[in-house]
Amino acid sequence: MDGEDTAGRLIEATQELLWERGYVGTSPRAVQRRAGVGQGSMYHHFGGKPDLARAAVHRSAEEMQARAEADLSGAGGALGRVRAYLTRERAVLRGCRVGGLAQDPDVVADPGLRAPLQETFDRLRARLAEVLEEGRADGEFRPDLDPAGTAATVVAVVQGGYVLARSAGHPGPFHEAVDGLLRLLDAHAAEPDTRP
Amino acid sequence: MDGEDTAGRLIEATQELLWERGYVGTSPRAVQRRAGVGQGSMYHHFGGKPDLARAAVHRSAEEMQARAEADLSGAGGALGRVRAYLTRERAVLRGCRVGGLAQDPDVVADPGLRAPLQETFDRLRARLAEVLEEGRADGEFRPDLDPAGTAATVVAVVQGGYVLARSAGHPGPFHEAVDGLLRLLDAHAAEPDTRP
DNA sequence: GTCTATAAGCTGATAGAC
DNA sequence: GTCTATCAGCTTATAGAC
Repeated sequence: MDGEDTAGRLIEATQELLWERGYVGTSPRAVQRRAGVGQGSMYHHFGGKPDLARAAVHRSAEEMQARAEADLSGAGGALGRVRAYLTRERAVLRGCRVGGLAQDPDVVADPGLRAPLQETFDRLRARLAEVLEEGRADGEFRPDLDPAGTAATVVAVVQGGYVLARSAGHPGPFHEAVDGLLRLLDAHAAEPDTRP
Repeated sequence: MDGEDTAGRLIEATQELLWERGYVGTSPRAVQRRAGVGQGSMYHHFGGKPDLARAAVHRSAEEMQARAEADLSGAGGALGRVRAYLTRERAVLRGCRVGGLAQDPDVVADPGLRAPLQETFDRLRARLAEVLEEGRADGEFRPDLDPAGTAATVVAVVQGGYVLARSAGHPGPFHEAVDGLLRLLDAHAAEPDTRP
């Protein structure tokens, strides 16, 4: 419960380094330095690098799920909540602290490390599909909307938007991809969009 | 021109390792071993790891652009060609050999390494936008289609699809995301889709 | 719990012989 | 062009004192 305890500081430092440098690029030594914790102390609390990373990835996954849930359970209609999720302020050039790890071969090869990624995106897609299905049932979307497929598309656009933005060196392509998707979704609204 | 020369083998080996392990995870030593080339030989042909990586990333980017251009300049209408690009057979779980590098901090920090990524995605988006604009001009798409935004969305779905598939450990989410996007694009076709 | 050795192996390179 | 030293520093621990 104490955010200032040694194990907690180690996990936080690992979360930051995994976000910045990935799993391969993060050494126990760098974690110790950032956490201000000695070698022996780290190995007392955690079994090693994979063990430490599992704890950090698990926490990052929980935090990401909580943020998404906040957007998707807010006020407004289905499209409004999906729009809230898509247009939430993000540190675009930093990428996704969960999705970014999927690029790492050592992460996808370790079931304990990959599981939080899988769970996060499975739940996010399922929750988005629920919201979209609500919108269809309410007549907000056309009846031919595919909730599950569209949900996967929404999540992919965000993750792919990060890739395009980091490749470009600026956040522009992320926002273009999101705006393009929102226009496609607008066109799927039951009533033709007549905004100026 | 000879694909069996030392420099060529080094570049090929580097392309493979960058795809599998990323930039941070790829050592000159591993490249030498895979290419069957000695230490001194490698440093004779290339200045070091960044130099070698620049050559390899440049070639991978060219190859990716050529494949995309083949799909987008094929036969058929605009939607058909976009569909051909999106549904081309891919080694989904391996990820994109260009986009995957965008996760690496050392790649985005080195202008010579990031440039091929930026160019690849800029050109791909521009070419897709052209195709979509053609489709709109021909009356294949509704007049309110946004070619540039939609192009960014298409590229993002592919890149994000890789992230979701690798996180899940199977290609399913990639195909769900692509199918979801194709349904949204179908709905943007000028004539209502009435297929069974 | 935390500290300081200690260690075998890898990293990214340079130097000079052949 | 290619080869074999050689190198300082990092990686990922383990061992045992405090």
